[in-house]
Amino acid sequence: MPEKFSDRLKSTRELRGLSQVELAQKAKLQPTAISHFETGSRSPSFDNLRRLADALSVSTDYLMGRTDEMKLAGPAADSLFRGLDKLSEGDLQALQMMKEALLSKKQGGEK
Amino acid sequence: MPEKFSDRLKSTRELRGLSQVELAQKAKLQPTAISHFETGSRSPSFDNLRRLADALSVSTDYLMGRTDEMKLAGPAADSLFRGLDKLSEGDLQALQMMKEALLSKKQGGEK
DNA sequence: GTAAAAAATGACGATTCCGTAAAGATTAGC
DNA sequence: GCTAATCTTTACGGAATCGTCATTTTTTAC
Repeated sequence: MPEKFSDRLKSTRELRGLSQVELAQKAKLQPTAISHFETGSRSPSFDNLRRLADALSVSTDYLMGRTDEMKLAGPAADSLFRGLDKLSEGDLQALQMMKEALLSKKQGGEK
Repeated sequence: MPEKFSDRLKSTRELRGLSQVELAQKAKLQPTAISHFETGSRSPSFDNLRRLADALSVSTDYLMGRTDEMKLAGPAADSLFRGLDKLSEGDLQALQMMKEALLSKKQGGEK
């Protein structure tokens, strides 16, 4: 279980299936910067920390190692959940089943 | 309801009943720095952001103004949450699309 | 109003991050 | 092997934060 920022950034990026270049594009940063962060040779500025958290849809607290809970956070999570309260019980269950199907597909390989 | 970092820092500090000097002592940084942060003339570095959050016992996400988006009520929504953070970008988009399909089916219109 | 506390402002050298670029090292697939 | 993609490392000038300090403004209490 990673706890340093550099480790959290790398593991989260890989969890999302992104290369450093792809994450850089998504966060509007330089690929070089991503590498510096993941090797620990630099710490992100205020703005860039937010960009990373937004691009990866995680909390800044998780990225910084202040918490072990990796809850989905940020704009992407917000858009995913917006309007959910307007769905019926059955529709929520349908979404739930699809989520679990995607999860099992993801975890089928190892663990 | 404050949303900029400078406002969140000031309101949280006052909520704790601390002066800038007292917060500076608690966070082990300069009173000048606190003032700069609260007036917006500086943004905190990675280390100092963590010190502020620790000293005030709040999340960095709250201090940065990125925590308001994520609230969703209800037990069904809660179980839907679980494990979502382990999904890839593409899977999240798939879920997103399905949710929107269900929503539009339900209410026909949008918004 | 006066005095004290609190906060804001400005400047300084030092340190660090920034984006950009080039080159080297590692990994993965063929 | 070989190639290509991926990641790492280094260097550079520019910009921002750093801690420290002095000064000024604002607020608070008497």
